[in-house]
Amino acid sequence: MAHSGRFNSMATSCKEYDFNQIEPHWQQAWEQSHAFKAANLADRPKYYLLDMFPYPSGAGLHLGHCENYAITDIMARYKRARGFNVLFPIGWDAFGLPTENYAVKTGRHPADVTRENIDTFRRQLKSIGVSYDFSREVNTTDPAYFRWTQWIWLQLFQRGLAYVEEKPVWWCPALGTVLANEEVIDGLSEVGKHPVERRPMRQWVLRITAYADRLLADLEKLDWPDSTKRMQAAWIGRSEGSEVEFDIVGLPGERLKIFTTRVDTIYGATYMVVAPEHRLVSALTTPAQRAAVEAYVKAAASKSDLERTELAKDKSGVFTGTHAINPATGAQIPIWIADYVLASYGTGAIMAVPAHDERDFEFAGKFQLPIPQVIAPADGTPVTLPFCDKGGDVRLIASGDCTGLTPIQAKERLDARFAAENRGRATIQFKLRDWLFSRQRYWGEPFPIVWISESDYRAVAAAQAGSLVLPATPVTCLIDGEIRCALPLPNSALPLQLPEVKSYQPTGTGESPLAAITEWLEIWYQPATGACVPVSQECPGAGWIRGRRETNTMPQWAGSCWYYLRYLDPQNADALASPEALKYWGMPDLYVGGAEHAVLHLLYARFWHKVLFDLGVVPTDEPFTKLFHQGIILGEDGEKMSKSRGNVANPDEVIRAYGADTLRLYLMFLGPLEAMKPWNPKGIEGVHRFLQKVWRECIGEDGSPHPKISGKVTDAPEVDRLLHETIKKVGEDIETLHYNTSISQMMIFVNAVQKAPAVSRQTMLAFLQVLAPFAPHIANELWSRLGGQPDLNTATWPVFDPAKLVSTEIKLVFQVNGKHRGDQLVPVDITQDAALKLAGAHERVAPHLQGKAIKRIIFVPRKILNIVVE
RNA sequence: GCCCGGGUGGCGGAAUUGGUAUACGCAUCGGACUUAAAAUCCGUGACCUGCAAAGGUGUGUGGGUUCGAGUCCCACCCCGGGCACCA
Repeated sequence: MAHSGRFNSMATSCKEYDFNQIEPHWQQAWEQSHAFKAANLADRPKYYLLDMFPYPSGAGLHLGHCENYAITDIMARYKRARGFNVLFPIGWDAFGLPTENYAVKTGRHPADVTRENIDTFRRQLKSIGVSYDFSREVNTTDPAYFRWTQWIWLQLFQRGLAYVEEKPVWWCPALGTVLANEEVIDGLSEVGKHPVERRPMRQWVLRITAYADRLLADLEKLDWPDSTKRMQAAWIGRSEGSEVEFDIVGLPGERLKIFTTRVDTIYGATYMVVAPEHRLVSALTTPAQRAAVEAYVKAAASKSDLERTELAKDKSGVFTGTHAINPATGAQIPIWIADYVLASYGTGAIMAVPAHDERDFEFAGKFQLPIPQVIAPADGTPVTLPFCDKGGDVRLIASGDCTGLTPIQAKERLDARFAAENRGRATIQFKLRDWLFSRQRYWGEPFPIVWISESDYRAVAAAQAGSLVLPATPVTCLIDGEIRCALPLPNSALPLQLPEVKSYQPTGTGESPLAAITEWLEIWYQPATGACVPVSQECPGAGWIRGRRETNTMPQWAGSCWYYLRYLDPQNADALASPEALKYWGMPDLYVGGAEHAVLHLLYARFWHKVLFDLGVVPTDEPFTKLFHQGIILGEDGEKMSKSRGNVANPDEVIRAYGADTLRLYLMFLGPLEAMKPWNPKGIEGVHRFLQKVWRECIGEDGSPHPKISGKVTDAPEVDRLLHETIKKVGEDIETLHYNTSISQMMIFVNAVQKAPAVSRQTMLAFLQVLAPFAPHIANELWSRLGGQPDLNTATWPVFDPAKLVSTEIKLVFQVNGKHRGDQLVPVDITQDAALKLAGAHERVAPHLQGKAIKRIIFVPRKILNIVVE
């Protein structure tokens, strides 16, 4: 708070609690005094607090945002009072589809739309009184920002973590555009409800699977909600098993490789299945079966994922006509094609063990394939098939020389045997797929890549050795039937900016609108400098080569994968952040955002971060060590807020009617922060009344400090004790994110103050400090009017006195046979005998003891005395 | 189907290691102030029996452990979230 000293923090002069006057007044005061500017590299301990990156949509701020930002703002203000140098930044994840779609519709430039949306968002944010350091704002669409997004992407590219592949994407013929997964609902476009289809297109893919093991193992280090860690673990989906290659009858050079987690059941494998997309489908198909196989493969290809998974409960398949040899039994077993085997997992082929797998059992039943049992309970209990044991005490049966072994023993023996035969090994599979990292859109970061011919690439690679890092294996693709190689731009040529375009209309071919901008697209290119001129002009000379820019753009995830690093040093032109800033600030101490990002954003960002760690750019191998998910605010009806339901509460209206302090306080009072909570517009009256009451206790009718507040008063013991309890409870509750109960405690305190005839100024000021993180405007106003020093934003958090919390008397509960029969104030250190005597004399307790023999006495000091009779 | 999270008054919710269930707030009803209203303040506030004092029953359902269970154990029901032919 280096700049806050000079501002004259005068209060307003209103007599009533006029929040419409008070709140803008203080918001302006904080802005002018730069009250929340984080100091770079200060001596104080740092605290880095981060909200999930907002997308500045045209719809503006909703209550969910307010909840999120109130949680972190309260923590930020509290940590500042605790003496931390707090970094509490905000910025804009501003590339993305809604803005582009809006721009297409209105014919306006997405950059203009984005700027307006950000202005609205920022103004709304300020109106709820958040203490962000706005001097560190970042914006993903700013070339000074995405220069580093492109730089990081180049590091991935150069390390061989980015490649190009033809991958199916959603294509909508009616809209003439490619759609994102979330724009496709039940096989129809979200906009216009047109049918969509799968169409293969050239895509950039990031090799996140190379980090699968570390992404899974390092979850253990993170202080995250367990449910989120479990979700990521399930998404990564590590699975230990075996690979086995089966010989194929009539195809001597080929083997069919499968993955199984239960190699011990191989004696029960009576057929095999390959996915319709498997590379050997054609080779395996006999002439007699060809027509049937081709029809099946074609049908499978035209099915959407939805049809193949959720809708396809029935098993389907077709026999190839070819057999494989089960390496355990030597038996010939048929090879089928069926779409219940996924091409994208494992090897795209399985050995089917129908007796011990539900899916295989169903399939075998439908096509009358044998179902021999090879696993049985150790105690010989008969079982019905399919018998899918999950680690019970079982043994192999009818399994040759493995008969009698446990599955674990059998796996070891079979893995070793197949390894010796050079046909198998123990192995690990992941569900995690590589990350499709391109969009056929305009409003995203361009890839800093130029596609050039193979011969040019070889020449550049030779000439630039050392200065331009190329991936170990060139990334290539086919453009107009020719092989092209991906050449990265030199760092000096970053950022690669988006060209100005007249129209954002889709091209109609599925390619990005960038593909239509020939001047930008087709260039003469100088590899050493990254300089270019349109190919319509003459080639500038030697060393210039013909190139074509990449027309895909990056997905919205790109900018949000590393923004938390840019806040540390947002203006740095030489690096994404300086090593000093990275060292001082480190990673966020607390990251707050919705659970809807549990997998994608949080996994992608971890991946990029680990790559940056491996490069030595960042000092830690995990970005977000402590994570908290706020719950969703539901509509009044308990349903998710949505325009179509008409149950949306608008924060602007709430602020107008009650003020930002009331809104903040009420959102926090609603219930546990992590819980889903319905919005109840009636309940807000309660917290508003609380703030009114605070005002009335501090300010008299004429607007000057209330006469009951004085520097000379000695507080009533009750008020004094409650103050210290409140300081203690609120501090603890903020640290543990249990804000709702700290508000209850503050209400209890104010109720006590109200009953006291007089209260000391020191007590009232200490309370205002405790209230300040939650309701900063009214707290600043009252602090200032009561003459609090120094400025409230620089005052240190009040200290509670533990001595004031221990009372000499406590209420001891008397129970007879475990039932509450009475209680009495007693000295804290009362003995059992003395307590028993009191209980015996207690008018409510005594009748229950009358004429009964005491069997047992349980005495818990300071809590209960339980007398067990008869 | 599998994996999580959760069921407490009319409502949102509170309750260290098992130790007074319903704090705080909303709504309700009654009272004070007022010509009246608003605002404010005081009180009421689970169910059954009872004039009362008091007693009994109560934290989704049914069992169990314990002197004592919202809290621990077993079985089940309902709601919410995630994953879903991953071999």
